[in-house]
Amino acid sequence: MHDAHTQRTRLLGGYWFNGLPVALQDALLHAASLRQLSAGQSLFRRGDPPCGLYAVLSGAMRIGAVNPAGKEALLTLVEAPNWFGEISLFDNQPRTHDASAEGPVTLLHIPQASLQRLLGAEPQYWRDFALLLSQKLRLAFIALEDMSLLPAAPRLARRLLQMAAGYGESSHSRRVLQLPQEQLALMLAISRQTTNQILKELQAQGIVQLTYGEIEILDLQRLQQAAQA
Amino acid sequence: MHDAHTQRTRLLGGYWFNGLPVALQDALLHAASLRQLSAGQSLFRRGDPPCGLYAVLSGAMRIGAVNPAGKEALLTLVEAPNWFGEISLFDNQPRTHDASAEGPVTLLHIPQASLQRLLGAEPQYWRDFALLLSQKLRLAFIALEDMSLLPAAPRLARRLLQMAAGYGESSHSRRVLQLPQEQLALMLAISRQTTNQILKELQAQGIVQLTYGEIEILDLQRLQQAAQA
DNA sequence: CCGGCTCTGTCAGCCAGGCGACAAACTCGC
DNA sequence: GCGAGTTTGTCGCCTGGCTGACAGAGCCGG
Repeated sequence: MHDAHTQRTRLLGGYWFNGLPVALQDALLHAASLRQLSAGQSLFRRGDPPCGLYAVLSGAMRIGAVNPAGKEALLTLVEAPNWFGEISLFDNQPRTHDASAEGPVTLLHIPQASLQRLLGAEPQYWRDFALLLSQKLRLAFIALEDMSLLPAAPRLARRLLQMAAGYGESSHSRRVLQLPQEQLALMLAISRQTTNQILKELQAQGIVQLTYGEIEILDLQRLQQAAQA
Repeated sequence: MHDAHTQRTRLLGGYWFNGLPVALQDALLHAASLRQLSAGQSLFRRGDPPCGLYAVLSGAMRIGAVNPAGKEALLTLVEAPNWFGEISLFDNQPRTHDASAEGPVTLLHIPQASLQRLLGAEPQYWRDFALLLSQKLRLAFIALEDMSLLPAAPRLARRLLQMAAGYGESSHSRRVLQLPQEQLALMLAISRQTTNQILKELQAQGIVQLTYGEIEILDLQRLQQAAQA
């Protein structure tokens, strides 16, 4: 199920891991251990000390934060074969977000100490890990700009497109997104009701198909159009 | 005015440059050339190919973007002694934002080719440059979360605090921020009118003092309070 | 010291989207 | 196949912040 070969195969589906030198891929897999989380289980919280790097092998991790008033901001859902937790690797500062399992999750964990050993021996790998940072930064910039410049509807459409494309990390585009509308709302910082209204509108135009707990993209082209205005 | 010694002194005022190995500081200064921009002049635009790394020696750079409809989002103003333009160094992808001079600006420019040569020879420096990325990513996450969770007033207060602290890069806190209210509005994605209303409110409480083109912080503590709720 | 430009201050009207409420549909464990 | 929990769908009311408009104040070049 989760033997080393399967792991590698799954991870190679992501551009980042796929683009690494084979020696680094080997070193990562060698240093890694499996970690299973049950639904809702917390992995780390904002402010926790660095504990290493993670990859999602199956399921999805919720990366977000809750403000003092209890209002939640969901930054993103990380699904296989993506990696997360890299900021603290570089600056040794505390975690920026809470990470918890959305449903049951299988993770690959590479402890901070192993990474430091590896990078001490092979400092050219810093660049490879920094590519993770640069990806995240580009995504964050896009999200910020969307928030500033776009009304709710096109912002939602753009997010659907991004998620379908695995946030640029995966070559194949998914047609069915498994997430309740409320999650989407939390990511876009709009209300669940407004999210539903926009999705219904897209469904009426034949662009998406809504079913319980999932959104199916029917017409990618027109979804891209809806993302423009 | 801008001899090598003055440059170094000014740059050492920023935590990032200050924390670099001296050899790297030397290498950067050696590879750098001065660049003067007149008010409003464009340095690069979104989509331009990588052209290297920049530091602001005097003046301020506007980092932002304009959407097709002509609406502008101002990501940040970069002032001395801060650095910018590092994403494209790592991934060799196009620029994410437009950069132009806010008033007359003196820049230090380290061309992409020099950086690549340097990093080819000393790959451990990748980590040092990646620290720039991690800083920016942390700031972007904070901005994203503020946008999601906070109403206009505390968001504005928080941004004032950040700017006064040089976005965490400078040890000394500035009391006077030289920027028109409209710029602040563009950074927070709120209207100029709302910005003015909030600032007036802060002034009425004796927290800030408003004058033509600038904002003076009178009471840091109460500004921090205003940033909470 | 005058004229044009930029910036601040303020108002009235409007509206996108938030919020609370509730019913219906779906899922799943027992 | 029952019942509890979750998710969707849809109201109506409310409001924070946007828009447009315009007056006054400060700045600067000629």
